[in-house]
Amino acid sequence: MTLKVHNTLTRDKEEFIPLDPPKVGMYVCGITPYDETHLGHGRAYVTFDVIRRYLEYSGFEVTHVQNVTDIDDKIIKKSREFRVTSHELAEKYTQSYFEVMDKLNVKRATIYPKATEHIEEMVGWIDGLIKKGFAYQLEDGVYFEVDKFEDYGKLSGKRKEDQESGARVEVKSGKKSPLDFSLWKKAKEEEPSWPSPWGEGRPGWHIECSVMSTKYLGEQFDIHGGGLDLEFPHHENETAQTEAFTGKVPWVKYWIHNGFVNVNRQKMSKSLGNFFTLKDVFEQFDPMVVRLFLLSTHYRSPINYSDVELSAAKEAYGRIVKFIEDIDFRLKKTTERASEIELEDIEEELGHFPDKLKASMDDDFNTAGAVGAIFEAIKFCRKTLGDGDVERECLETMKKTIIEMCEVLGLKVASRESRVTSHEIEKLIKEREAARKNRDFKRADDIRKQLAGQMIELEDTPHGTKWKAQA
RNA sequence: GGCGCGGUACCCAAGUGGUAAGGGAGCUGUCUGCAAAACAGUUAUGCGGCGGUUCGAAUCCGCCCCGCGCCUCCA
Repeated sequence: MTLKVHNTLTRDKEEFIPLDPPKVGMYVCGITPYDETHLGHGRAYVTFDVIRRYLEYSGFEVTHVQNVTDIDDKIIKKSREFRVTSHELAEKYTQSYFEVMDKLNVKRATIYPKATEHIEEMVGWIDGLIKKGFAYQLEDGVYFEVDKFEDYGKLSGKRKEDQESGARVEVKSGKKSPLDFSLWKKAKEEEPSWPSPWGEGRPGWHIECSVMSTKYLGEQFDIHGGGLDLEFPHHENETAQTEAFTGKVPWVKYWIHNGFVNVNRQKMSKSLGNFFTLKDVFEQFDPMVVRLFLLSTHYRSPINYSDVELSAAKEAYGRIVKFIEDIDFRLKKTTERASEIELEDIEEELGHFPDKLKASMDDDFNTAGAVGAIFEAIKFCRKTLGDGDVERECLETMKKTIIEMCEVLGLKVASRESRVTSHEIEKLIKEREAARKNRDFKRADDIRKQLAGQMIELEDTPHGTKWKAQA
């Protein structure tokens, strides 16, 4: 089985062959920390987290670099509002980002380089670009001259000529072409700034990614990713300035872009103001429910946020968790090695499901298909369990199989905890079991009600009474 | 104006030439002191519409309708 990846550059699914196997260099465009992390960010970083996890699962050694744009116009504006330094503001929201990403079980990148810590290298690049004739200076800063770079537009498929007559192209006097973009911005009054040959200022947005990605991954590397909205102009501009500077083509072998989160069929975005922060979403839904929700649609398709869909994900996730809880319960109760059904009877069939998961993931990280495989596996196990007494090894293998499948997708399936001590509950359950034996159903139901008041649900099974905290 | 993505059941969503995964919701049944869970059956002779290619199409081609995105900061 070979891994296939959709490459934005070629607009085609290609076999994934890294430049220097088994090493894989992956750069993901990170956040600009000026506000709380929202669901759209969640989708992007869960997408690349799954990609990274699957690459590692497939035997690759991934170096994952993700930048932090800790200086830009929005940060400056907001830090003034809050009367803090831009550094303090960026720090605050960067920490907040890590908090919610940890909850989503997004693995930490290998390194999170910050723009402000690479200013000198960026100045070096800009200087080089001017010397090579790809950039020019105006009174307010330095610009990249798009017309000097022949391949401009190859990533996004946009032709320079088409853009210039378009309705939404920036109008700014002085630039040789409306598409020329800023490499260095001279500081206005009281803006944070760094020294440069072109005066005090700060770097343009795109240059940091070129500089930091190549610094940590080399002048050419395997994967560069980000949200679909970054494809143009951000990634197009990065490509232009990087290939112009290094002369090495292609800079990036595989470009991967994730689709948006929509609300009412419209893109969730800061400018539309229709975004949900992850912190707020977590008030209502468990982070793993959110993760499952995000994984149930292919990463390149739009996904619609709604309570109905999150609730469906909550039920679905509950099914996985309950399966593991039920297995744990049976394991506790299974003392002898009853062997109506033995491991060897089911091993082959059970193995089919992880294979299906791999096949889905190999096909451009089809997480929706992979999730389907998990549920099919659970259904198979449930059915098998219903057919008779099962060997301990069977139960253990089933549990292991499901948990491993979930782990590939970064889904944690921890049992639900209770606020009440289990000792108290077990005591009441024993009392209730005795009452049921004596057909004192009044007492039995009273105990059920009493525990329900403490958010404890009871479930009578052929193997005894099971309890769980209500979700 | 240019470029691109998508339309699969009541809802969400895989499937890109071989006869419609999975989840949610509903209904029916089995089981059960009750409750729940679980399992089984069920809800698309059909995948936006109309043509075409093919032994065979949700999948390929053409036209049309509808929704969305990028071209401005954005994951």
